[in-house]
Amino acid sequence: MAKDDLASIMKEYPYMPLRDVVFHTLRRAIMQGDLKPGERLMEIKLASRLGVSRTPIREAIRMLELEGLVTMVPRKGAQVAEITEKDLKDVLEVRIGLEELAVKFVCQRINQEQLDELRRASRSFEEAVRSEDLTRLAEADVNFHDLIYKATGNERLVQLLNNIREQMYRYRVEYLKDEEIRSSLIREHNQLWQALSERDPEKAARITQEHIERQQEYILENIMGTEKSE
Amino acid sequence: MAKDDLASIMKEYPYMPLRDVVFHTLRRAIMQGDLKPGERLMEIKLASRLGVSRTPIREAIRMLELEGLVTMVPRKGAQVAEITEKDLKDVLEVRIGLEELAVKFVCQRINQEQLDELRRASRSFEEAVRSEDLTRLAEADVNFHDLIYKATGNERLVQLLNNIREQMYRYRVEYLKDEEIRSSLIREHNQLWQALSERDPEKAARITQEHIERQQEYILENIMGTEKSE
DNA sequence: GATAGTATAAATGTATACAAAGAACAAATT
DNA sequence: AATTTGTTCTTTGTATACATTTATACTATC
Repeated sequence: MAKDDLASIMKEYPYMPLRDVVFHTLRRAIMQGDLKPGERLMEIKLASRLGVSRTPIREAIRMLELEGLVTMVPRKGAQVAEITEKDLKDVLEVRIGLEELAVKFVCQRINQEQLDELRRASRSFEEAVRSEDLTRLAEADVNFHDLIYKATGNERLVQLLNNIREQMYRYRVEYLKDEEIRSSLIREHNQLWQALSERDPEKAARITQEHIERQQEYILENIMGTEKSE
Repeated sequence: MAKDDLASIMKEYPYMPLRDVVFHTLRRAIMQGDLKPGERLMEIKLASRLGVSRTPIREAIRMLELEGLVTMVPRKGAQVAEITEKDLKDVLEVRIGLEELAVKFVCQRINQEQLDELRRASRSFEEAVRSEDLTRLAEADVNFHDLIYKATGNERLVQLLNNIREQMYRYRVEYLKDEEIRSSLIREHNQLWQALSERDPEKAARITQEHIERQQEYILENIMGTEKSE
């Protein structure tokens, strides 16, 4: 990572304050594992690296702090938050609760147009799986879930779910590399669409719960264990 | 509000960075309505008012921004977030979901010691109601719910619930002034304790839901309507 | 050789200085 | 009289300077 990332973001959003550019850049670096848990975020180094002053760096760190992605040690500065197994478990418990709440609302509120759109999103996810393009796959997955979130009609819920999902990014890339996972994802998306179109909240909740629990198991087995040995 | 608030906070936590002191000060001011929705937060004014430089003010604003308490207008700065009826509805929907999730976990995980402590908290709430001391009353209410949150054993859930509850502060003070409300709160706390000690998640969830819905109705009728006329 | 103390370096916390953009107001022209 | 343009003032966005604290390394002494 270098100035390229920052410059490209600034080109896309020319009026975005530097703090937001830095914020997104650092967040992405943490999500992707370029900045590893426990690593210190030293303001001067980051500032010279990104070609800005300390001020926007500091403001970005304040935002990352509130998102829980970095932890502050008094008079020692910021470091990338460690993720313990307990953390992951806690987050996923909350996530299951919120996702179940979401599908409940969706069953009450979704209209035909939104259902159709969701169906199309599910189809392009299938295509993305066949294309073997991991970036496209991740995007299609995000798109599918975004549509569901929007259909809840609750902006606050959408915000919370997006936040949690972003935190899961730290693992998802690895997760989607697994062949078997990908095909089961197709199945689950279809089942979920089915349940939503039948407006059956119990069924949708069950599918959602299984979906997330499967992710949890996979992450615990395949990723959490190996992380510490790096 | 003046330097007094800030100074007293700094006395209690001498090693807290100014940004956090400012953050808590501003947040409280917003919650209590000293800073009204739509009001601009001008850095220089706040800085001179609180006796600090712009830097900690700006960092505090970044945190308030992420909490949704202030909104940023590009090149115009921060202003206190407006709260619409839809916002309130959305937040409370999420809150009901999270609180129900919380009591579910509590029913699974609470131990006898925690139950006893909760009982004591419920008793001091009753005393606080009799004492007619609104500050004490609010504290006792917070304490009661804090104990419940802790018993979930899920730190992330606690964090989210505390955040939402803090946002409700903007209304709670008014809410607790109502005589009838106070006595029904005692009843609800007792019922909730009963349900938790019986480890009956359905019952606990029902009580919780009614509890919050009653708050919602009250707020919508008595506060939201009058706010705009000020 | 080990330990303690001091000095130096580096990082954060805070304040201030500088630049640029936007708003408000006044003056001039149509 | 209205509109437009120019100037000034305010405010944010960014950079840098200063202060304080902590870590580290080196030296001297036991």
